[in-house]
Amino acid sequence: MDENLTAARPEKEEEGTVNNKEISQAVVARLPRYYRYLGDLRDEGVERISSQELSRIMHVTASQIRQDFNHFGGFGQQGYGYNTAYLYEEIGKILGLDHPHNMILIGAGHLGSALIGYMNFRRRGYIFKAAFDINEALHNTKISGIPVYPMADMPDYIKNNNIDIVVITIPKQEAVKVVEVLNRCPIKAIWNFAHCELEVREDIQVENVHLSDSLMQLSYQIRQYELRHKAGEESPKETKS
Amino acid sequence: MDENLTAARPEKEEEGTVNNKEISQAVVARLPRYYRYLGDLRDEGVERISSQELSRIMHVTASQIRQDFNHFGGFGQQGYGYNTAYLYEEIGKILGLDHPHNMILIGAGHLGSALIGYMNFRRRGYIFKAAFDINEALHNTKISGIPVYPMADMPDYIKNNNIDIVVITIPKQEAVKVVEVLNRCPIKAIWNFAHCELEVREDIQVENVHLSDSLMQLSYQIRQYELRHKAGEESPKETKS
DNA sequence: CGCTCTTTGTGAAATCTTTGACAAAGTGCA
DNA sequence: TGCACTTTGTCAAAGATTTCACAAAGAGCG
Repeated sequence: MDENLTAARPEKEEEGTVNNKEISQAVVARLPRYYRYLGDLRDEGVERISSQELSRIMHVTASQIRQDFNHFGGFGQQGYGYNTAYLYEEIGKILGLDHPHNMILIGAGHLGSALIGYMNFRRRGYIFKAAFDINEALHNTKISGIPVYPMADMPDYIKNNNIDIVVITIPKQEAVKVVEVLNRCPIKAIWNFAHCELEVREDIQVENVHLSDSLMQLSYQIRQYELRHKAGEESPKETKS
Repeated sequence: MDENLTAARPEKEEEGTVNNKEISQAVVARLPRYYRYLGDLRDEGVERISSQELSRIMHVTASQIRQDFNHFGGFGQQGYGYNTAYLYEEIGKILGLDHPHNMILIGAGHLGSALIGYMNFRRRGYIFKAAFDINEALHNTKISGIPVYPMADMPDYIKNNNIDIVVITIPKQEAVKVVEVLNRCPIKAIWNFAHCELEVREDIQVENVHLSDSLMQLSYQIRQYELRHKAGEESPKETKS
């Protein structure tokens, strides 16, 4: 059955370079959402899905779905649609979920502890190996089974444990200093919760999670809604969301 | 002094409807970042800033900065630039930071506790009034000074305490159920950390924080970098970020 | 007070993203 | 096996967003 699926589209394989064209950030940002919905569908036992049906479920256009998937090569079959499980797998691979990622946490405060304890990450192959903190009281204790070490041990730990991703949950002043150290460590990426931008060497990927920014966008939306509906009063133009 | 600033651009005021043209999401998403940098500059005692200088600091084009600010009316002065403190204030107003927002937390787990304890929110006028949880052991205890109540008390609490924003940090199954209740409560917005989309009534704004999505985007970037630099090898075309 | 220099605000061009439309491919019933 | 039907992959148009380029406004020196 696996065989069937791979056999069904062998020509695509030989193109190979499909992954080399620059994919726009907009497309990439949508992939995790597809992945989420496809996972749910698969778990519900849905074997196949058309772009049209998925479009109804996800409230995006079918055209966008097809266009998005095609950036990575054709995963579908005319007259049939997409095989849910196969598509789910493929998107997982694109997102790098086909192999585990070793992570460490910098800053074992509330937020850091919350992330360490969040089992969905582990399930997807994102594995916390250790945490580091300046607070001596925490040293050599464990949080959700993960050991906490002094900050000074971090560079060696990274070297010896094949760490890919560093998760930063400390205040911005310290974050900037830690990043100077990290720039000399063999890591691949930083997941940054500090409320600032980081200057990293060219081969380190950074993804920022700026919670305050998100909250401010929300209160912007509140204000806009109120302006439209109090001041404006010209508004029965439904937003379809 | 306030007077001075408002007096300096009185004509703009009478346009009024400036806020009514639909502002694109892309622009809104950049506002908190401007706000952050302007706050830092103000704190450093920088009194005025030109779009060009800000562009160097923030690594965006000066043109984009001017265009963005102009969506909300002209905050600058030819030959001078922008008054840092004034611009900071104005963007704050646009983002709804000129008045406080009352919030409650649904789900007093690790993540929820982290958010409650995060003082930067309070400083910006986002005030947690109470938390709600199904765990009876937590009822009538306090987390960072905020009381925790049973879920059943939530609707009345919202009615009696003028709650604007509900912060959801519970698993998706429960989140969906809670939202059914919230749809009948007089709230303005939901800040959703549950790993799913929510169906809310038309006047409730929703901002999702999908941490897993963010992490997946990061591992996508890792994979892309590796593809470009191992398989590709055609790559000295620097990305300027 | 006038002149030069800076810098905004803004239309228009360039680029990027999304949507629409349809040929080609393949399904699956009879 | 053939035929009607479904649905993809893709090209082109429409729509958004970003960048460019410059006139007009005002700063601030002398």
